[in-house]
Amino acid sequence: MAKASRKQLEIQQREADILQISRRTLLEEGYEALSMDKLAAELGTAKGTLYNHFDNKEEIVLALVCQAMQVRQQMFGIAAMVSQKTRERMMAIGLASELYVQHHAEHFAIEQFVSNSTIRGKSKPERQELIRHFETQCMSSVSSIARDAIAVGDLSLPPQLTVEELVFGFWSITFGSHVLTFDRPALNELGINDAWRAVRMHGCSILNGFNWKPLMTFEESEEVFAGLVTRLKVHFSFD
Amino acid sequence: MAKASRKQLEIQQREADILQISRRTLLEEGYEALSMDKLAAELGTAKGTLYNHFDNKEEIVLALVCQAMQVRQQMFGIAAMVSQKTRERMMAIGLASELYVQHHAEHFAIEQFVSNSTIRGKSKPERQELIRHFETQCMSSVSSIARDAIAVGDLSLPPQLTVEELVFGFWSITFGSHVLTFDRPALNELGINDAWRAVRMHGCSILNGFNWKPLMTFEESEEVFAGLVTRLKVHFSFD
DNA sequence: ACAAAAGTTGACGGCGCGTCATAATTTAGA
DNA sequence: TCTAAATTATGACGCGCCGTCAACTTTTGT
Repeated sequence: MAKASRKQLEIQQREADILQISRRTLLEEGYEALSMDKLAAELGTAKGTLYNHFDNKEEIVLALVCQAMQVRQQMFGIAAMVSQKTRERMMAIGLASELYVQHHAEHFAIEQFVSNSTIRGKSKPERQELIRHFETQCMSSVSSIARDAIAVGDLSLPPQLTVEELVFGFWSITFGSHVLTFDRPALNELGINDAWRAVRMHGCSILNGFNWKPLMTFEESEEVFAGLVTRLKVHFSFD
Repeated sequence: MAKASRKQLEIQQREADILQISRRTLLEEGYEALSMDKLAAELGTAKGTLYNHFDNKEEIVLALVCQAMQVRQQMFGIAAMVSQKTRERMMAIGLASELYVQHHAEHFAIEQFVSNSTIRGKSKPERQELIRHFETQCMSSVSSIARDAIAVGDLSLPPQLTVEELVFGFWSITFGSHVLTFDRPALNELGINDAWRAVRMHGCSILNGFNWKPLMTFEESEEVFAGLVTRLKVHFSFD
């Protein structure tokens, strides 16, 4: 029995090692540098053993993507509960995404591989499903807040607009700005000194534009953000 | 002389053929299917000849990216001139981007390879420069409008926000939503029926939020968009 | 103790990129 | 027009990588 679990643990540990080494390689040397031969060598096993754990190279990358998405999803879940007021909860989600990119840059960087159709196309349906699950989960964290807001009377949708379409706008600006910020290091040499703050202000405009109460000026909004940030950091054990 | 130019033209024509075949392959069969051997075979030349035109495979892809970005840049330039009113010009840029994705999907799809660091990393500095040029050009098409708006009195920036940071927000939401719309075909099965309209509404909120005059309701905004769309389509020779 | 099951190994086939010596073609000058 | 130099074209080759598989080793269950 002790021996049985020893082998099990060895295999489990190796899987973790594979992911860890792969993550390090991806982050430090890029996708091209991730080779199954080198990975096996670094792991100290034969290449064939890798294929007992993962069907192909892309599956390893997507396993890492899933880990990353899970971290994001958990942060979203916490952020959605950080306040009673619907507008603050909405802002907290944006903040959570910001903190995710800043404090879990390694996960965010790897998360981007999900857009690579070459990689996504080689994965098992089961993994695809898991990825969709995390995405849906994040999406519904946000749309629940919007639905609560409607129920409470903080928000009423314009005609012909669904909750999901409302959320889509926030998703777009958050996703877009974070990808741009991450990919383009020379952004501040272009007049963009504080992209994070700029996006928060745009978000404030959108919330006001849809008449999400209580309406706020940019200044008031920044104060609320400041309060949320300290509360969230406690929950996320940052700093 | 006639013969000299005949050879020149042959080479020039071949370069166009390489790009054309590569584009078709990328769009129809994906990045994996683009192989130098197959490309040479399809072109009817030896593989070595390809390398007289492009240093490596990635350079071919990035040449296509540049073609795509040029089309976008030209559309932005035209859109920026479609009206006298600064707010309408701003809306026209968003619309141009929308029309670009819809009517030049083949270019938009290929444009996304610019985010692939594997590909971007293998290109010549000169090509990187060209890409940055197109990007800057698009950016400045937009920031010029914002500067005009400030000069005319249609807009006054909040303290601590640069023109570029203002533009960054629009860039983010447009880029983000278009990438999401393009990559996730199942978006409408998720409650998002008209992502385009949703994003236009968000844009309207942002413009209002920054007090960009004349302020508009969503309904008024949609009417203006309708007018702009017909004018732009004429300029772009669509429909 | 021993047989079946589970896990490991690394050589191998196949493919793709980019090179380079060689061959073919074009250009330019007499 | 003829020839030598320059330009362009060719495809076999080296290298590296992925994923497989038959042979081998370890673990499990009886």
